[in-house]
Amino acid sequence: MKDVVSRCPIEETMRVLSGRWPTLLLYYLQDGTKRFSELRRDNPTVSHRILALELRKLEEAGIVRRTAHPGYPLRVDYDLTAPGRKLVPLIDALGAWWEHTEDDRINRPPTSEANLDTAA
Amino acid sequence: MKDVVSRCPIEETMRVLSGRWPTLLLYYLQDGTKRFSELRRDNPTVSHRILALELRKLEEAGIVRRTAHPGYPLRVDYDLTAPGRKLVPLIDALGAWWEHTEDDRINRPPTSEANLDTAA
DNA sequence: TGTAAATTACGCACTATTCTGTAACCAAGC
DNA sequence: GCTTGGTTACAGAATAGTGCGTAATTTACA
Repeated sequence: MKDVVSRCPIEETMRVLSGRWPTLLLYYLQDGTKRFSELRRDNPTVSHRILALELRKLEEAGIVRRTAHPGYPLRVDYDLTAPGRKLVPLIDALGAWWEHTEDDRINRPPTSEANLDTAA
Repeated sequence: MKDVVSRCPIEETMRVLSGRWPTLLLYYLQDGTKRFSELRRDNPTVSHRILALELRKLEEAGIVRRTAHPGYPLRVDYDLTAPGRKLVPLIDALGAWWEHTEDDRINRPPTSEANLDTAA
């Protein structure tokens, strides 16, 4: 999703949240500050390159704050900004929607109306 | 985003909604039934193939219902299922979040705490 | 005491995988 | 031969993973 096709805020939001990692990172950052290596441990299948890129994307979107402490070994903290924290319940609502609509989504009922299925 | 890394419903949801088109299609299907060709006119930059694939994905997720009328020329309608309609306000909330947090997201304030920025 | 090794959070180059677009083709009736 | 909604085949673009390098300090060990 390189560029945007509408000026709509929903598309802007999805440009940031699309993909496997952004919402997972939001989830893990809910309970406070985490270091880069902790986030890698939290989701072991993300590569370090992608984790760095995703975190930078979230930082640029103003959802995550990066705090680098000087000195070696390097030490960098990540936590949610105020907007990021406001975003969490909205994401949770999506998860709840998925769970609560499961039956309806799986056994799509004919919902009245002509339902002639896949045409010949 | 081929496979899933956690069993979490949020990730399942994002697997369906990720990308440029799903939320846009949701948006255009809000106001009722649309035909394939109408959806193409609504967002002219989506390719024929991708529109078909995206609609199929949404259909499989139980968000969109496909109704094919027999006869030629072909005629196929798409509209939202009950779960799909429930999803719309959640998506709108994300758009509202983007707009209402804009200032905070752009001019990230130091929010107290040590903010030593990019370390040496 | 001197030196080798580990540590952390990446950046870079390269490869692998996946996604998206283009074009052609199909069906059947008017 | 045009229509509509799709599928397939191929090509090109974008995204993701791998492995190496790096910085300054601590620790490990002889």
